[in-house]
Amino acid sequence: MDPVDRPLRVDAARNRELLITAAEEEFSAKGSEVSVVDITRRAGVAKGTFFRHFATKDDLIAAIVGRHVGALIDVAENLREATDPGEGLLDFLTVAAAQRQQYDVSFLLRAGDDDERVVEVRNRLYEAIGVLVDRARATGAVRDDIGATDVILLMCAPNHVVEYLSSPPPDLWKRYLAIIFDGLRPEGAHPLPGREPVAVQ
Amino acid sequence: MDPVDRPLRVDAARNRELLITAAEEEFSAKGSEVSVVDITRRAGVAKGTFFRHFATKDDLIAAIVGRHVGALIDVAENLREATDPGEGLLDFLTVAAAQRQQYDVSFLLRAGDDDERVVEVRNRLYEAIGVLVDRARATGAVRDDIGATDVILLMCAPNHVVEYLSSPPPDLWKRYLAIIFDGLRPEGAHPLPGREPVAVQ
Amino acid sequence: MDPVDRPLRVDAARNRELLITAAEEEFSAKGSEVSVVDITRRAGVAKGTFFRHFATKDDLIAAIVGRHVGALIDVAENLREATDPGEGLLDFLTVAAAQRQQYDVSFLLRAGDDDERVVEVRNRLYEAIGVLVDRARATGAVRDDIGATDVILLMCAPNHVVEYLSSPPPDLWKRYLAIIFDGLRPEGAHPLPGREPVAVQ
Amino acid sequence: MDPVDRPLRVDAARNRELLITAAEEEFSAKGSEVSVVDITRRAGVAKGTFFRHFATKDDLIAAIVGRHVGALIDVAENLREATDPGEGLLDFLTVAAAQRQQYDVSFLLRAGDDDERVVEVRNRLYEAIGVLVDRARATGAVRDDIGATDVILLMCAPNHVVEYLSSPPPDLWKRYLAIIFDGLRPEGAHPLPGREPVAVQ
DNA sequence: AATGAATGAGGCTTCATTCAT
DNA sequence: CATGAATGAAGCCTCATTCAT
Repeated sequence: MDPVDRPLRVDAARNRELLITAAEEEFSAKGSEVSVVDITRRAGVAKGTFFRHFATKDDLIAAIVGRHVGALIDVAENLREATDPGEGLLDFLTVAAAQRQQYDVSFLLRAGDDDERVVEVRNRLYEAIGVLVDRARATGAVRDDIGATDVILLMCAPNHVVEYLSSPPPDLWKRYLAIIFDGLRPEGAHPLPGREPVAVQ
Repeated sequence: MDPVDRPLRVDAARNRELLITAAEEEFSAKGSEVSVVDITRRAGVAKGTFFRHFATKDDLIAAIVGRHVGALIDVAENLREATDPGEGLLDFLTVAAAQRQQYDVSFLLRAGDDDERVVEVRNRLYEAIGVLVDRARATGAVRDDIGATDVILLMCAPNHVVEYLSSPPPDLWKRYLAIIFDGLRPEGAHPLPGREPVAVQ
Repeated sequence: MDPVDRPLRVDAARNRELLITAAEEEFSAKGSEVSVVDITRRAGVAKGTFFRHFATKDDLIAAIVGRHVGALIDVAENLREATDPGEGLLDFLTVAAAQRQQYDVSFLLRAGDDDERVVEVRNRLYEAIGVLVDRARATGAVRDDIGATDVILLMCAPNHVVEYLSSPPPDLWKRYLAIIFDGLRPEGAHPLPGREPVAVQ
Repeated sequence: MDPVDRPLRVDAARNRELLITAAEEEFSAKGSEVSVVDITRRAGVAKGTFFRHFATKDDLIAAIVGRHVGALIDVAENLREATDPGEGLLDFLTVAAAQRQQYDVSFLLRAGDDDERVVEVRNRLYEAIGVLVDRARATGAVRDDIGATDVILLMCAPNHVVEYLSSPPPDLWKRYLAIIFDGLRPEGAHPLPGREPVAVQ
């Protein structure tokens, strides 16, 4: 009578979807100063419904982060076998930035550090990126003094950087991704100070 | 008897300093979600004292931004005549990042968009950076498809990037500044998409 | 499913009533220096509840004024056809004073000058009073050098006047209404200086 | 060495005067919502000075009330021997209203109920008015069912009444004083309900 | 299960009053 | 004595969260 994992919830998992989407839109439009009501209003549901789906506002954020990271994992895993590993890594970074440009929730990335599921999915992403970086480095597409963690940290910079403009052209991030990626190439590389940090978080 | 501009107030400008410092520390530690009480508690003064010194929380932020930007202007202007313009630009970016590493208030840079004094001082900074970039480009130290605005936007990235780590090694930003600066060099530069955006703000 | 104007909210319009009543009592007891907490405490609800019902303290005041003025309009309109117009006007003033004696919020009348609905309802009251005054003057029940605005201004005096006593007998206002109304009669009238002011507000 | 009552304070009783005047002007201009800084700013002294002269904001108010009441006493006593007692009473009411029109502090009248000196001076005023009323009634200038307390209560009405207009013509109060005084005359007087209340406060 | 009303902690700001200079 | 900085209670309002309907 009490289905082990979770019963198929009626069609009302639809609300969960509505809420997440609404939240992404709101965060993307207004930055971090978004209230629960803002979200429910956009989702067209009542406040109570919000808390039926997410025990906490932070839980919603964790869900968003989880979903975004999940999407990135898919991208990274699909590029694992790319014929040109350098191209593959660049593709990954491009898709990653494009995705985050749509709904800018990068400022949320540091959130959810204490959510177990977020941590887990994040680790899986880091592994997947590690594969891409290793292959790219092996073929000489990127300099050999950088590692997966470096790429992970730099990954959000293109989106972040354009936010200093009040209304940035929608594709501006491509410009800064190009510059940063050029910095990752072996040509004209100057030796790096310090060493690659260990893992994220 | 009626000092023209404003007399130097007693030694109780000490409190102003305490408040600014406390605010920098708090912002640096907790990000933008810092309350006035947080600040006064750390400064060790009463709430009312805060508002004697800053009519508004936003005024405090404007003061902090103004002071930081001011410091950057000094740095940039001192490097205007650097014998090696490429080195001069890199020095500027290094000092800028080092300064901001102490108290990271870069996210405040977007604040104060409506504070006249902040806007003015910001413009002066942008001009000063423009000089450095132009000279560096003229000597071939940086690629010729980038401009001052590009540099301005990328300037905060090294600091920002390391913040994804919960306790980053104190000098890690140098690593990412090096990578990004390598991306600005002409060697191995791939053509950039789009065009340099117009001014900031 | 989507009630056009606004559905009658549950029985929790009871709280709205509680709040308005509490506010009237507080204002009546303490004058204009009444805080939101004072009101909620008397109403027995939490602070948040106040703001669920009234976006602003001023909104509450507008609601109170609106309701009182509305009640006065009803009275005035019911007396429009009074067989004895002089009696009708006196009745109006009597009912008006009696009503305000219960909760003296006359000082609130100046409030809400910027609330559109208050202004509108106030204008309707003034028109209704105008009718009563015109009829009374036509029959010689009141002197012919006074007008509606005069009556409107004098209307609150009986209540106001008794407030200089710390605990006035409950019917004392009747005494001063009588005196003032005698002053409005043609018998023994001395010519008035100045002219009737134009409209209120 | 410690002069019995109070030594002649240097020329610095001047500040006391400055403060009272400034306060009257501020109250008159802005109503009851006047802060201590508002007053000191207009007086051109520092906040500390305020509290050297008045232990409390309420003390200042008591002082203002006391001074105004004192002025009224003078007027009343000067009219005690008026040849035409009816004219005398009307003169008193006229001067009283004119005086309060200059600095409208009538709303302060209820203040100072607990200040001993205010109470005392107020009682003296009431006695003086009593004399005027008694004489006027004796000569038939005013109806014989009213007394001093009635007049005292009605005294402020002309000023108060015009305040419902946002910017009343400066002499409008004369109009309402005329009406009210007509109500006090014997001609056309209708019997009054209730009885004259006992003393004020 | 959905709704939206109620709650109360917490945020910014004002202001009377005290106190060091 | 005067000054003006410091204090902290209190005011209005927001918002995440709980709960009755």
